[in-house]
Amino acid sequence: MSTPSFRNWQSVQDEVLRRINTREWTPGDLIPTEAELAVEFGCARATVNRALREIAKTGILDRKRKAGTRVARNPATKATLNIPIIRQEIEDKGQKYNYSLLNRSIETPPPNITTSMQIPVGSKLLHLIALHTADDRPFAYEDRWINLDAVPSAKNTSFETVSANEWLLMNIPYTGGEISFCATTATEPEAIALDCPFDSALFLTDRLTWNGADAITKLRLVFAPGYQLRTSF
Amino acid sequence: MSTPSFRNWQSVQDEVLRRINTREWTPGDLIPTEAELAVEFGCARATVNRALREIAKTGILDRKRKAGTRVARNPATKATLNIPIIRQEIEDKGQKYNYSLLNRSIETPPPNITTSMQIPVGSKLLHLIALHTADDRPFAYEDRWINLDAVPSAKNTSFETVSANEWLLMNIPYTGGEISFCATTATEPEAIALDCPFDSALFLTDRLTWNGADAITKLRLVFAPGYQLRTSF
DNA sequence: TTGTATATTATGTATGTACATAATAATCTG
DNA sequence: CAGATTATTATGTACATACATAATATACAA
Repeated sequence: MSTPSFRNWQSVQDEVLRRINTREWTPGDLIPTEAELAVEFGCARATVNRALREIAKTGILDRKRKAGTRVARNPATKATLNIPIIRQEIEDKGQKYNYSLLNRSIETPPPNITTSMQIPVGSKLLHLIALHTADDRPFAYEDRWINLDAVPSAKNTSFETVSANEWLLMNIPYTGGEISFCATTATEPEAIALDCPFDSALFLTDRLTWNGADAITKLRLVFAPGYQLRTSF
Repeated sequence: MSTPSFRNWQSVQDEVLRRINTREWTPGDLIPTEAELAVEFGCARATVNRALREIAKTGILDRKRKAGTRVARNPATKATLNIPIIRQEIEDKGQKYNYSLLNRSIETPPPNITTSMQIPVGSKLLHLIALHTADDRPFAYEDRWINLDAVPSAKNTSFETVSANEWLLMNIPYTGGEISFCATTATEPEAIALDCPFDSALFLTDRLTWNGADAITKLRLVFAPGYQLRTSF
């Protein structure tokens, strides 16, 4: 078999993945060094490095200095989730988006909120409740707390026309956060707002956003029945 | 202010992120070219390139040849989901894992399965039903179809001691797949196996795995009440 | 004015060299 | 032989240079 040329990192990557996929290199195997592969593929070591580095980021390869590169034994499947703005999610499906604010108040939050946001007990937060609709049908019920110490300008924002989600994204930087998903039965206000039976099974996402050490906002989003979150890997 | 030195791509990345976060560069802004930043930071263009390339992959920067690099207007938040093997997920919590096969048969699947797996109507698949437990309490109910054309060796595997998930991962390569999450109410067999009320709200994941153009397996996993899927971004 | 060819430019990538770093292997020493 | 020291090695990164590529701007022609 004459060696085809692998002169760019994409084709090197493809070839390495092919060898893993065809079990030419099986899980646990130590694969040749970058230098060896560079010679075999007729390219620079940097090119091989780029290809292997990218594969390693997916978890398919494990790399260690001096120890070498080996095929991961049980690569935990990784999928990238896109967390879109609700308006975009709805408009992308060709539906009409609408947003309405149901409640806006400054309150002392329940303890589970103060705990997860790591905020002094007794401090007051902005509490928003809103409904997102798609083609005039309920889509998601939003229950949000905003840390006014971290986002003082929220105090002067009505959030009646622009959703907190969009306003925060446009105006407040963040450095990271946590998100969790689970199933829940509708509470009474949720069932009413989402126009569904009281004990419906609903998809729930819980989100906490940070800017450095400051909690920005904590959000509980309950979706109307039938909602699906999907991605590929 | 004397310019500190940014002589590695990580610190260049940090500095760029800092400027974005402090709104020195605001969403929509065109940032300086790689060459300009290289001069400013006192490093090679390749170093700046690496830093910006990595940031662009998170969606925070948009890059286009000739057009330049700009701060994304509404970076869709991206989170990386880890899809672990159930056994690992349970053992990582320090709980005892157990697996039991409830049913194993070769059947003609319902039309929704053939459609999503893109398999000729009427072909027979291996149908497995199993229960995963944590500390002897029901954890997840598994309903799986395996494409025997793509995985002929599954025909001779009992799946009584090793879960299909682990067996497939160890033995059958895959190139990708799709996964979706939603909330559902328990069906009767699910409620019985999971030992929960008939109309409980349950977290459901649906998974389809491909190897090239061949569907390997389709999986419906229903988790016991209280299950949470979490990640950070 | 409109459409087409050409120049320009910023990012994308490949390469050879050099050195840094982490992990292992080999060696020395008590 | 245990424990510390030193050498070795594979990956990780930085850099200068060169060229590729895509998108834009400009010039030109009909």
